Amino acid sequence: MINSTSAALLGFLRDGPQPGYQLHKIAADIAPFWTVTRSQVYRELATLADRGLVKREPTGKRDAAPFSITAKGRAAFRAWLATEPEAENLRIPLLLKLTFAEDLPAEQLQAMLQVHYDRHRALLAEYDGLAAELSELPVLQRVTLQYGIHYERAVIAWFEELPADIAPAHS
Amino acid sequence: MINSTSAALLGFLRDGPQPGYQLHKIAADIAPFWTVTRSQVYRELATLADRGLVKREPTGKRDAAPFSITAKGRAAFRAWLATEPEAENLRIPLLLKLTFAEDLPAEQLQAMLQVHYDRHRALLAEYDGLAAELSELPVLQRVTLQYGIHYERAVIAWFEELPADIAPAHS
DNA sequence: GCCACCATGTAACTGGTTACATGATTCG
DNA sequence: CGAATCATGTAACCAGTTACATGGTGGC
Repeated sequence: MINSTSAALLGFLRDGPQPGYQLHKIAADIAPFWTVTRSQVYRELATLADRGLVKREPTGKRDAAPFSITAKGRAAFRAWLATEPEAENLRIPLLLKLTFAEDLPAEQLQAMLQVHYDRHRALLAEYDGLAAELSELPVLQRVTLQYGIHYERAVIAWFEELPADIAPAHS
Repeated sequence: MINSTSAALLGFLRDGPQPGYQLHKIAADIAPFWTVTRSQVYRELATLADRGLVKREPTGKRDAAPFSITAKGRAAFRAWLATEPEAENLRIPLLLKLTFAEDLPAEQLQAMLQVHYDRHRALLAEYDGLAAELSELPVLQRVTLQYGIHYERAVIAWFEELPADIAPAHS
C-alpha cells in the first residue's frame, strides 16, 4: 500500500502531468492539515516512478521534469482511497511546555500564551474570511475549511478559560 | 538548543534517574498531544549523554541503564523552557482522503466517517471521565485534558454538521 | 541590463516507526 | 512449572526538514 503523500500526488496527477515543483504548490494549497515539503515530493515521485505508478515525461521549460500517472498508478490511487484513514496526529509543543510551566515565572508564561492566542484568533479570522469568500465551493472542498474553523474556535475557547493568573488578554 | 523530545526527557529526569523504558512510559502518559516512541527515547538519551546533559548510571535490574540529569542538563532544560513553543502540527489523513472523496461511493464514505465519529465520541467520553475523576489535579496538569475535551467537542460538532448524504448517524 | 523573485531540482541531516531480540516476573 | 506479559534494549528503515545550487522571467 502506498503512503498518504504518494497517494495525494497520484490524485493530483490525474488532472494531467505536472513537475514536482507544481505538485508541491498544489499540495501546499490543501494545507493546513496536511503538509509535504518539496524535497519529499521529489523523493516520492522517484519511488513512484521506480514502482511504475508514474512515468517521467520529457523535460520541459527550466529543467521541469513532468510526471504522468500510469494505469497502475490509477489503480493504486483507487486502492488507497478505499482504505480506512488512520487516526489524526496532533503535536502541540505548547502543551508539552505547559506541563513543565510551574518552573516559569507567571508573566513569562502569560506572554507565551498571548502569542499563541493571538495567532489562533488571526487564523480564525482568516478562515472565516475564506469561508465567506468561497461560499460557492464544492461541498468536499469546504469541509476542510469548516474543520479549521471548528478547531480554531475550540482552541480560542480553551485559551479564554485558562486560570486567570496566566490567561492571555482577550478583548 | 535541544529539541522538545530531549527537553521532556530532561524534565522527567529532574525527579530522579530513570532508564529509557521508564522515561518512555512517563512520556506516553502525558499523551495524546505529544508522542515519543521507545526507540526515540534511547536515541535521544545517547545523544544527550554525548553532550554531557545526562549521565549513564551503573546498570540496575534487567539490564536497566538509568540516566541522571547533570548540571549542564538542568541549564539546557531551563533554556528550552524559556523559548517560545513552535506552532502545533496537525496531520489529519481523514481530511486528505475527503479531498478526493468524490471518487468514492457515498455509502463507503459514510461508513468511513462513522468509524471516526464513533472514535471521537468515545475519546470525549474518556476525557470527560478523567476530568471528573481527577478534579483535584494541579491546574497545569488539567489544561491538557481540557484541550482534549475542547478538541473532541469541536470535531464531533464538525461531524454532525456534514452534508446529510454523508453524515454519520448520531444518536 | 540588472535585481528581485520564481521555478526547478539535489543532498544531507534529523526525527519517527517498525521489527527484532531477550531475560525477569507473575499468575494460574 | 509453563504461558503470558513486562522490562529492557538495538538496528534498520522510512518520512520530514534544512541547506544548497542554479537557470529563467519580469519589471524598472
